[in-house]
Amino acid sequence: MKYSRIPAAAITRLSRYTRALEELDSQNIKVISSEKLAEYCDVNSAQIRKDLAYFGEFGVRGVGYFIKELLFEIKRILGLHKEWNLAIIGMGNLGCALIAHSNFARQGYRFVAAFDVDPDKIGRILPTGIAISPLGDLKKICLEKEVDIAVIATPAGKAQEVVDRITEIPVRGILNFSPSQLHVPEGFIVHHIDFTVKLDRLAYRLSHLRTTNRSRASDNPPWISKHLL
Amino acid sequence: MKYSRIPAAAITRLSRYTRALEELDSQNIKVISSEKLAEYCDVNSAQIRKDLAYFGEFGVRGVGYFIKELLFEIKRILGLHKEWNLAIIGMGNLGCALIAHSNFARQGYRFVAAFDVDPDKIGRILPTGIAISPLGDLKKICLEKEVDIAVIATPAGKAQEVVDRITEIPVRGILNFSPSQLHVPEGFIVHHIDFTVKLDRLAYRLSHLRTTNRSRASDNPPWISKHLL
DNA sequence: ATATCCATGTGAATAACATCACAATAACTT
DNA sequence: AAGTTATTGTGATGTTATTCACATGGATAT
Repeated sequence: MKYSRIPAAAITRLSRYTRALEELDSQNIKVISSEKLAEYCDVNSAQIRKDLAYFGEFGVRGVGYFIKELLFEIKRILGLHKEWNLAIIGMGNLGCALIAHSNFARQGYRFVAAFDVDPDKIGRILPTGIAISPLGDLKKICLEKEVDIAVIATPAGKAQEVVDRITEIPVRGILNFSPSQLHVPEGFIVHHIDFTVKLDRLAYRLSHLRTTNRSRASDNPPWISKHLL
Repeated sequence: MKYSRIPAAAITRLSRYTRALEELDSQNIKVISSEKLAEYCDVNSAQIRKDLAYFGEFGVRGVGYFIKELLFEIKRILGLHKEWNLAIIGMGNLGCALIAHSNFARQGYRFVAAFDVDPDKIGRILPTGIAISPLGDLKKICLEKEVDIAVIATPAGKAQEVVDRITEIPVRGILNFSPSQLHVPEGFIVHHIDFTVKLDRLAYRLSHLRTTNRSRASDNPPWISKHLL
C-alpha cells in the first residue's frame, strides 16, 4: 500500500496513540483492538487503522495489535528511537518551568543548552546541571551540543530575532512558545504552542454553547440548566 | 449569507488574525487588505475573507478592513468582550509559570483562583495576590469567584481525578496541560496543550526531512547541504 | 483438516475544508 | 456624473481528510 501524502493530523494522532499504549502497557495489557483503542482515544477505529496503514501492517487480523510491538513501531515512525537534543532560549518563568518539566525527558527529549540575554541569569547553573549561556554563544554551543530543536520561550517581541539567529545554524526544528508569527526560510520546521489561541477557542465555544445547545438542553445534566441556561 | 457549520480551524485563525491586527494597530496602521494580512499570517487571502464571511461583512470593497473595527468585531465573535476568569489546578513549575505569564492577562484572561493538594503549598499567597487553596475547596471557590475555565497543570496521573471534580461544578471549559486523555460528560469543552505531541511532530518531520527534501536539495541554502544532507 | 470466528486493512463513499475566479461594489479620479 | 481602480464577498471547483462497509486472512476450536 503506497500513500502519496500523510496528513499532519495523522502524526498528531500517532503521538496520542503512543500515550494510550504506554498507559495500557503499564497496566500489563498485551493486546488491544483498534475499536478499544479508538474508544480510549476518542477517535474512529477506522481512523486508527488508516493512520497505521500509512506506514505498514502492524496488526493481526482477528486479534488486534500487540501493544509493545505497536508502541515500538509508532515510536520508530515518529523518530523517537533516537534522543532529541533541545536548546531553550529565554529563561523566564516559562523557560524555567519547561526545562524542569518531566514530560520531555520521559519521551526522549533532553535539554542540553539554555540561553538568555539577561546578564544576571547568564552563568547560573540550573538544577538539571546545564548553565545559562549568552545568546551570542548560540551557534557555538548548539553545534557543540548537537542541538536538534530550539525551544523559544522569549517574550513575543524577541522571538523573530532569535529565530533569525537560529536559521544561521543547522537547527532545523523550532518549537515556539511565544505568541508571535515566525518567519523562517524553507527547510525549517516551526511549531507553535500558543496558550491564548487555545483559550480563545474555549472562549468562543463557551460563548456559543448556550445557543448551539439550546435545542437539546434537556439532555444536559440538571445543574447546567439550573445555573447556566 | 448563512453557514451551517463553522470549521474549528477558522476560529483558530481568527485568533491569529487578532494578534496580527493588534501588532498592526500598535504601529498605527489604519487599514489592511486581506491580501496583506494573509501574507503576514501566512494563509490564503480568500481564506481570511471566508473566515470572516462566516460571521458577517466587515470589509469595504476596494479598500480593505479598518483595523480597529475588525479587531473589535473578531474579539466580539470570539467572546473576548468579556473577561474570563480562570482557575488553575496544580501549582508545580508549570502552574506557577502560567499564573505569572503575561500573555493571559493581555487578552482578558484573569487567574482568580489556584489549587493544589500539597499541604506545604496551600495557604501561600502568590505574587499576583491570590492564595493557593486546597482542592477540597474547588467547588466553593469556583462558584464564589465565578470561574469560567479551569486550567489543569497537574501531573498526568491526577488530571482525570481533577476533571471529575470539575464536572460537578458549572465550569464548562477546561484547558488541559497534562499529557493525558481526559473524559468529560457532554456539554464540557476540553482543549489540550500537549508539549510532547508538538515535539513528536517536529521529531517526525525532522526525521523525514532528509528523504522528502532530497529531490529539491539544490534549492536548500548551502549550509543545509554542507552539514546535513 | 476444515470450519468458524473476529478484527484488520482498504477501496469506495462521504464529508470537510481550502482555493480559485469573478461579479459586486465602494472610493477615488477626471 | 461617468469611468477607473481596487478589494471585497461568494458560488463553483478542487483538494484533502474521515468514515463506511466489507472482503481478507490469521488464529482457534472441533
